[in-house]
Amino acid sequence: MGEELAKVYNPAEVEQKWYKVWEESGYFKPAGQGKPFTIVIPPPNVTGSLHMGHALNNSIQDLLIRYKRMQGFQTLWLPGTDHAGIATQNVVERELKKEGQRKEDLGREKFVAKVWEWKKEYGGRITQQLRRLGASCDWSRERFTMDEGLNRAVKKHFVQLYHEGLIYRGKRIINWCPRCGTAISDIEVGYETVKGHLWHIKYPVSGHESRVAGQHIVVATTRPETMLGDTAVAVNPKDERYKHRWGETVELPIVGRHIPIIKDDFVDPAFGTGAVKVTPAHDPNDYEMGLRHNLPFINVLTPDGRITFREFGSDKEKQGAAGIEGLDRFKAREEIVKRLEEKGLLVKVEDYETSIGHCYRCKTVIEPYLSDQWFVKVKPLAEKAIAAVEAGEVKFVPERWTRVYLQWMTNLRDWCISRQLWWGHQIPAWYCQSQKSKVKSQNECSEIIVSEEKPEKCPKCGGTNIVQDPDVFDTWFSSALWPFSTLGWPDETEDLKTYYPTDVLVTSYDIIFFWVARMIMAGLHFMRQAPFHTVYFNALVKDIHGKKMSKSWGNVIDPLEVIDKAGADALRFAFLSLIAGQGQDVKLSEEKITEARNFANKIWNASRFVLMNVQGKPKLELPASLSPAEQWIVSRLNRTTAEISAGIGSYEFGRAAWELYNFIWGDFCDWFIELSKIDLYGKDEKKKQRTVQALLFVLERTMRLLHPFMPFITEEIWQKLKAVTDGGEDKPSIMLAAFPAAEAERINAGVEDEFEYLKGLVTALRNIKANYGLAAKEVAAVIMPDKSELKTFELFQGPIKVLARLSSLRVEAPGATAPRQAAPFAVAKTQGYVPLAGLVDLAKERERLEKEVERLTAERERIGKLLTDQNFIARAPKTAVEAQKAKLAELAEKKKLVLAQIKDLA
RNA sequence: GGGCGCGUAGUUUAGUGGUAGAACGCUUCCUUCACACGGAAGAGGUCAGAGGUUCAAUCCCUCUCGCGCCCA
Repeated sequence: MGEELAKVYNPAEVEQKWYKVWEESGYFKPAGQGKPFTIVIPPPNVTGSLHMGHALNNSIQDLLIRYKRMQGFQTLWLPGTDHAGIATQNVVERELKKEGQRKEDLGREKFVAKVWEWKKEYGGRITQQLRRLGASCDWSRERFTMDEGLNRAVKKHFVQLYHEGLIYRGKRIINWCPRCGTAISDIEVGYETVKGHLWHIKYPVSGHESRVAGQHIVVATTRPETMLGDTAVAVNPKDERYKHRWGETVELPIVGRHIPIIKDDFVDPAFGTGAVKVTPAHDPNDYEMGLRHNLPFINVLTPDGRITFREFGSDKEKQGAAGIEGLDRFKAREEIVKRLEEKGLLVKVEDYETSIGHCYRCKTVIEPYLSDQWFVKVKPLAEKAIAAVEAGEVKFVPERWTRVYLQWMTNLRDWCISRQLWWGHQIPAWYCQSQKSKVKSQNECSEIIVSEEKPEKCPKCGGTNIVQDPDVFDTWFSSALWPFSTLGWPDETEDLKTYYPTDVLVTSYDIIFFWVARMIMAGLHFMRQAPFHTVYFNALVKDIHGKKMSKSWGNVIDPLEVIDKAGADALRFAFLSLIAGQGQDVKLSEEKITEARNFANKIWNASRFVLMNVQGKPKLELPASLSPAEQWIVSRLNRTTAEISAGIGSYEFGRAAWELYNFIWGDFCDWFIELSKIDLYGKDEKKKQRTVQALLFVLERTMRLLHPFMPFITEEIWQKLKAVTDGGEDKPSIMLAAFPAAEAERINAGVEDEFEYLKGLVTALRNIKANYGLAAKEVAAVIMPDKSELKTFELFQGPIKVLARLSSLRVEAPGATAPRQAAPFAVAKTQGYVPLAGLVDLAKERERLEKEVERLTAERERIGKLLTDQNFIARAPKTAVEAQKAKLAELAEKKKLVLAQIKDLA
């Protein structure tokens, strides 16, 4: 007697056990002499915890890695985490705030130390969670973007690009987040349409201040508070309305600054009044105008978004605006509008919708802000990255992302890489502050030295008063190097030689610009090869109605809770089976997870059944001669195998998952196991043994096919199978066993067709029984196989009787007339009936048959019409016409049969 | 404003130029010795709408409507 297994599968126990064994045995490390296959993980934020996006993303990577590993590749899945500058700094700042402290209270050094402490304590959380998911990463190679080695890589990245002229420092308008206190790049700004106002403000023409009516120019603005920094008013040179104002100046209300009226093509005469205020330090377009017209740049905001008069030209201006300095920018807006109104300078206020940029991290309204920053000249890098994708060196799956990528890459602006944060890679740029002469503050050398190490003295003046740039890099500037910095670059390590370029990048499409594009640029530039040949964009995980999962919606499903309740295998399978065609969003729900859990339980019980029936130690191989049912299941197994490989190969994971589901549940459990019971519960010991062997063989292979999808349950079952069988591959774990290859010669369409005939007959009989409430009873049936189907019928005669639960099955020659009061059926050319006399309500049967006649008649009419249509006969392909004719004949035959039966019922 | 994706049974979806399959849910029957996280059977779709191409359109083309996303 075989081993006793629990009736319900308990994933928690099994999953913990096997992960530990795998990791401790070193199975995740690359092994063997096979061709390398490498994936680098998209590094999650070190302070993060596993959400559904990670779970999906890593399920896919693990599927690919396990699949390739089983195929004999030397697989490396390289894990790690990202220091995520702003996000991590925010987290720790929030913690400090709870203690009533700000980071400034600690100072930079102590604060950074605190973040490292935080990292030490919580940084391992997400990697532990990935283990729960079953991720077969090589943890011995785990990296962190702020590791010593990766830090060296980032420095080299910067220094080399600088010396190649691809990095520069300059005063530019950048996007400033007043809450985060740092510059952010263009793509870190999210635009949202916001309802605001358009204020029309009178700017009096100089010399006419409030004396002559009408001597003013009206400007329209959505941001009145920035007027403090206005240095001109602009009109379009083609706008005749303002011709008489050319060359004049106006007096800026409140401030009292005199500013020129300038002509610039940029001004849209249709916007507002056609005259606009120009604030070069606080608007990108005004900045450009400022450059064109040589205007002063007056910054009126502090880094935390308050008004400052620091750059005002005179005390008079400060006095004019007294009381506004120090106000928050939105308060200042109210105050200024109020003062304008009091002065009678506010003409009107219109409702106005504008698109306003928000910080993608904290949703704060960003400020265009003039400041000194470091930039990457991306154009030369982008050109190479475009060429590589156009040449097919990097392929995107789904393909449509190619266009998105190319479109973005061709319109790139320079990338601002400096961040005014404390947490991150400090920029290796040094400023000489040595005095050239004794005259203080005038003769500072101010040489910029870019070098990986701190220079001992200034190469220009020889001074030693050198300080490092306090800023750090944009996190993406370091993660752009991830595919090779993690392998040891800039050193020429063995790993780098072996595993670069990597193979597939699996990531979600929302970071195509942030990360994917930049990795391609960096890889091509520094390694001269794209970092991967394929990028698979996984979908985003949504709730069942396609809504984003978010805490405020209350529709978040926590992957760890799911793993606790249903098992990692269930979660993984739910995801993988839900991946539809072309990267549509994955819509997840509790029901889908339950479904996957039920599937795991089904697998468990099928295995339990097989194991229960094992006696002795059978060989793990197919019996020498196969019954028709065995030939069928082996054919289906091989067909499924081919489909799975095809599905994974083309990144159609959902398709592959459903093939497995249908094979296991639909073919193996519903039919093959049911059929096997005939022999297993029979008297013939030989047959019994053979059947067990077939069951074991198919189940063992199926476990290997399923392993990349559901690693834990397959390992558990596989180990049990190995324990009770003899032979097969000698491997300590299923994850090291071979992924089955489809054997084309075992796929037999003829056998599968024959089996469909069996299923057809059984279903037809069950159908009749269920329709008359006889499902639970054994009934007698008569079958009249057509000559052409007689042989097949005989193969399955016994099984039909068992599977349809018949008390007797009589065979008659075709054409024999059925008795009155019988339910007929037809499968292919075979006809038959179940005598109903005395068993059921005959009126009900007649009703059903009449409905059937109706349907057949309608169908016949449709095809009949089609076949008399000269256009169809003449133009449709012959095969189509023939097919319709055959269909018509079949329908006619069926209708005749049904009509006869109705007569019989009378 | 520009671009992309999607609208197929109650829900989530597969799919093909010859009027549609699945899963879940639902209904009925069944605790028979793998599994009630189960088995058997069944109902349920004018394939968003309107035009066009075609002998034939859910599928190809155009437009409209609706939903979602990205960019400016």
